[in-house]
Amino acid sequence: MGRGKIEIKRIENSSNRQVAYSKRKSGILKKAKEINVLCDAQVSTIIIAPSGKMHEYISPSTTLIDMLERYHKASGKRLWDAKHENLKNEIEKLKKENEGMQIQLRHLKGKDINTLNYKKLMSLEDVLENGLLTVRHKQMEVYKMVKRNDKILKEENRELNFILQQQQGYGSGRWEINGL
Amino acid sequence: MGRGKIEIKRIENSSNRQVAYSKRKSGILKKAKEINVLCDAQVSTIIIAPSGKMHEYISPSTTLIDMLERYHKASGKRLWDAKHENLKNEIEKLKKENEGMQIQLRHLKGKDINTLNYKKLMSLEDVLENGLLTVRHKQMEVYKMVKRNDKILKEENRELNFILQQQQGYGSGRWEINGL
DNA sequence: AACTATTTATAAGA
DNA sequence: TTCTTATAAATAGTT
Repeated sequence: MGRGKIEIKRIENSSNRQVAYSKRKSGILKKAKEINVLCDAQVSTIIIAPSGKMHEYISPSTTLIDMLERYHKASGKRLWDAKHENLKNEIEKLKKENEGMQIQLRHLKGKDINTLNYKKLMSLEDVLENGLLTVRHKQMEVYKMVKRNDKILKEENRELNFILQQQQGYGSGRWEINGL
Repeated sequence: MGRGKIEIKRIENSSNRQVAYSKRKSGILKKAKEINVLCDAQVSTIIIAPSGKMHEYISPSTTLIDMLERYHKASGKRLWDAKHENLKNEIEKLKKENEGMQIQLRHLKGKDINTLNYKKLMSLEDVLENGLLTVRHKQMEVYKMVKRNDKILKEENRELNFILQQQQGYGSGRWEINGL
């Protein structure tokens, strides 16, 4: 698309090549921006001149990292080294653990139990009964402790009142308990 | 460059957008190939449609990894480490979620509840009671269904026996139920 | 998926 | 490089 038609093969004249590069580079980057805006497409374009100078366009709503992630998923080509692979494996493992626990929790809360068979319902009941017993036992313990504390405090209070009344007889305004 | 001029803004009509995407995508990929051949430039272009489908062009004399290497050198942006960081953050997040759920599960099973205050013990009891009720309700449902099935089978059985006894009177050795 | 009227990109020239 | 401009190429709207 110019004054003359050109064949698509290396431009031998170095300065022509340079000029063509500069023009076409901006053309491509412009087109990349356009398709992003017009069509909601995510684009990453990196152009490197023979001189080594780089130009890029990455759609604003994404990152190069994200693009590469998608590239990896779509092409199956591994871009990352073993370290990254390991990290991803760990993430997968954690996600699975997570899911398992979420299911357990839901079951314990009585949700999503329609698919469970009788045996599983029984063992679930067992677990819940056990939990409930233990929790109630602990509640009782706490209650008793509170009550005992309450009793001790009340006794102490009574004693203090008694001592205070006695001290008031001396008018010193100062009173001691246990040597303090 | 078409029948009419268009503004560079999102094409609202979905099928028009789709068509424009397809046309412009091939346009960009063609341009990428051309600048590579004409000007010895290295190009990597990744285009992702909103649908998630990916198209790419990587200059034949290079690789995406190589491009990223150059990108890293030229821009100073450390893709590698950034990716690494992201993964680590995700792992941390998952681990925390995991831990939280583990604690919840242990509590529901009546373990590690020594540190809980009375209010928390009460709400724990609530959850367990609810779960237990729901599970027992489901058990009852299953039990009733089994019993109902049992009853139906028994009746069918009785009927079959009755028919069999009648048939044996004819000595045919063949008996029919519902025309089969 | 083709067609084609127009717009856009760009090769060559200055 | 940058501008200009003639022309090739891309593509928007249509069939």
